[in-house]
Amino acid sequence: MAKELAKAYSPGEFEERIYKFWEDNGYFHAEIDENKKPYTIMMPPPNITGQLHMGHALDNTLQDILIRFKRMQGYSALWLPGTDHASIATEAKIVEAMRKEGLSKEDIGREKFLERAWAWRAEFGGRIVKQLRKMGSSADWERERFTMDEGCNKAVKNVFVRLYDKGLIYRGERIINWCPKCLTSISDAEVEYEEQAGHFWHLRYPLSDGSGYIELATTRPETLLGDTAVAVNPKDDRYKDMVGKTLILPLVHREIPIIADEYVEMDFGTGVVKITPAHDPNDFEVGLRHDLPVINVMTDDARITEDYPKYAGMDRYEARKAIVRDLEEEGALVRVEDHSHNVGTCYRCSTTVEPRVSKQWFVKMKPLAGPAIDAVKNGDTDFVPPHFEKTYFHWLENIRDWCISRQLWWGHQIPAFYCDECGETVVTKDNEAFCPKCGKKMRQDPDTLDTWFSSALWPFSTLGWPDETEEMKYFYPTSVLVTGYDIIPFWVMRMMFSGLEHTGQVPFEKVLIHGLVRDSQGRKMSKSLGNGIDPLEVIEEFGADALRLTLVTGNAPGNDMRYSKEKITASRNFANKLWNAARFIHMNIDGHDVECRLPETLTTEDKWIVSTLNRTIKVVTENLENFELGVAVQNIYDFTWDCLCDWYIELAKARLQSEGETADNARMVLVWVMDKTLKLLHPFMPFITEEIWQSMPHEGDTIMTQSFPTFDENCEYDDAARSMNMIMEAISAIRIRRAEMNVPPSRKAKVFIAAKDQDTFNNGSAFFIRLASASEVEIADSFELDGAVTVVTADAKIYIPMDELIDKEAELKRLNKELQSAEKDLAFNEKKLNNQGFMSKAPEKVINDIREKTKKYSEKIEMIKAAIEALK
RNA sequence: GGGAGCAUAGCUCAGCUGGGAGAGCAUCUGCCUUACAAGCAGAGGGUCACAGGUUCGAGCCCUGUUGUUCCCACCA
Repeated sequence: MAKELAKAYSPGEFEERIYKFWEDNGYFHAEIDENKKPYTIMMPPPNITGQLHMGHALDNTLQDILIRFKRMQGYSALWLPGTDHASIATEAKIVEAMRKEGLSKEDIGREKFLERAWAWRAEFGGRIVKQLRKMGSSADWERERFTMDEGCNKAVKNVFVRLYDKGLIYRGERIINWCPKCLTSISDAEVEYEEQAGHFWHLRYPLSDGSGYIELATTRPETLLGDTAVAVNPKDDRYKDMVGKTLILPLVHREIPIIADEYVEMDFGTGVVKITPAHDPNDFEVGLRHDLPVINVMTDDARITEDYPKYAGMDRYEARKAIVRDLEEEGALVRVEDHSHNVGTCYRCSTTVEPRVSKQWFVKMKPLAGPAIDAVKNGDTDFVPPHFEKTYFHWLENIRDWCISRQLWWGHQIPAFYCDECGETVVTKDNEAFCPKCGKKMRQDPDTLDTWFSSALWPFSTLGWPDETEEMKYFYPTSVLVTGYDIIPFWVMRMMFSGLEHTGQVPFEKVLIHGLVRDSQGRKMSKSLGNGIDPLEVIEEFGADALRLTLVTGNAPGNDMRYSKEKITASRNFANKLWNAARFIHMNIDGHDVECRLPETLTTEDKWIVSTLNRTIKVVTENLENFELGVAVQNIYDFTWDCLCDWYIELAKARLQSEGETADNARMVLVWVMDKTLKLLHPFMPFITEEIWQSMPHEGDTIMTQSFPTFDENCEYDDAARSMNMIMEAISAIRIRRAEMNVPPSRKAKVFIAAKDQDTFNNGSAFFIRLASASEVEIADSFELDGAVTVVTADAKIYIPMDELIDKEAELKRLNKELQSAEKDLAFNEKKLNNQGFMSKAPEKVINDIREKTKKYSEKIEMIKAAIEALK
């Protein structure tokens, strides 16, 4: 560790070294310790395909702040990291790589494919966790997990079998969202809707009996091939007589019935809907109600099937053109109208989703949703901020069964086995199964599970569940989950019902929701816009601490934030400020033997900074406990910059130039205050605080495991604080007057202070010399001075003899203005005291404050009046 | 169509249970005061979207309006 600080703050020189020091010494590791309370955060596992982006940076910064804070408070703080196998994303990468070699999945087979996938994971899967380390993340890497490791696989199988045995998992033929590019089913939550410009094609279907036509409109004419009915509303008089009749489907010339169903809106379009059960979720439902045939007209890559030779092999959009053309030729096309509508797209590849009927595995959601709703309603788990509970409830209350099977190879293979002989199904944790009926070896379902199926178990699968491990007993339920609001339906909800169902407990007590990091113009950072900021580049230029500070400053739970160059610069400047304060202290303590403790006797300014720091400790701690991390860091920022650097260090300079105990005491206070400040700030800016702390007098090996500062009754000095405020107010007032008159600091002038509390000002006279450009200071009850500049504060009347600078008229004008303003202030407060309602209903403390102010303003007015008199 | 968030200084945003509006950046003025010009000392700048209401007192609570963002549902 460095004993000396480099001249300029350059984080690149120490961040890596410090991280290595922490990790090598095992400071991130959390052990089961019955003498400590546990505090647990499960890191949302980033995808192994991922690269660190601002979202991760924010998410991890918030978690690391909480974990470091709690660790310093003496908890056994476990932050368990890991990665997610990300089935669709990873499989797509492997497939893409193989495509370049001219290979397909089928060419090499499942086994070889999985070998490649694991090899890919070994090579690139660790990239993101290396990047997370650059952020300073104090995660327990010894416990790092992977959603497809052995333990997670065991948990997944266990859960699948349990739910199957309880009848909560079933296999069935349903309409699901199908991505024709990824060639797999996806869940409802994985569909993203986007507005697209399209058309309404108005079509005419002839009645079989030749008695006329029925007109309807569609946005997807190509699905006509799969129409098995046309529906009208049962209350619709226009079509009442037609229900039960049949139509001839154009092009296909199949006979289909006209049915009546409530689903059809009479007011919309012609009030007639073509029903294609195989390619529309609503139509599918109608089909079920009316027992309509389901005719699938598309292959899995969304081309027309061989059943329609004329269109076979065309993709959806080619087929649409061809069919529209043919309809026109057949005279079935009435007109075309522009129409924009929302189209479901695959969240991963943005391909338009094709609703499709297929046999898939589902989780029955209703029985699982109930307890998950209750647990939040009764406060077992709280959201921060609370309004996100509404989003959560909304999803759970309207939930549909969860399609969990994916037609992918990379993932947890579904532990279901089929007998090709007799069709028997067995669901088991075993790796193979034999048919209980005919004894034949059974074939395992080739599909894998939705990635979120394993993520849903993350809070407990990582602790060894389903085994009753010591870790489960100690660290579970976890303390807080930190994640973005966009992930509530995917993950938060699923962890909740999974935790409750399988462990009987909520998986976390709090859910801290944060927003998105947007660009400086408020746009979402995205690859297509190219407006993404690479956190690694930011760290390179400004340091991880500056990035962390930027991400947490002004960050309110649940709110989006913007990233900008200005903000990161401001953060870096703060780091530099702190760095230089430390250098200043070094300048004064190096060569002296200074202990990190408060001296026996404290001066007024010492007491002031100690009690100000003490109150800062209190509010910072409160804000951290309330997840107001942005406010907490602001408290520290203000204290460090305004109180410590701008005032206390300046105040201390006078004493530091003296010798003996006076200077020694000042050194001790500086060291002590810096020590506390660094500890307060450490959760937010771990690197710089460690680097400085190591260079200062200290006890212990690392700041990481020092006790977080606590509020101390004995550090409250109200009288000293009042005195210092009097002095600081007077100094500021003098500075303002001098600035108004454009007097440079180099021009010193004598200062006469007339005050009641002469002790305070006598005590602080040195400060006026250093901070208020005073050549000397004189203090008395009152002064008779002609032609001096007058400065009036609530506690003092100050004269500065710089008469040559005074424009008598201007000075009178200024004093009168000041008088007016003081009188206005007095009137405002007196009005309150004269208000009966206020006096009888306001709290005593507020009334006393107003009384105090009234008194001060009265005194001030007297002093200004006297000054005006003197000038005349 | 349903729901939620936001609306505060030129810009980006804080403002916790209601007690005379704050920060950073930007602008302007004066300073190289031996920690820091990535700095110091100051200044200007706000009917807290609008209209009502509750209250002794409202940026904060209630109702409505407007604007804006997001989520969900979706009429073929």
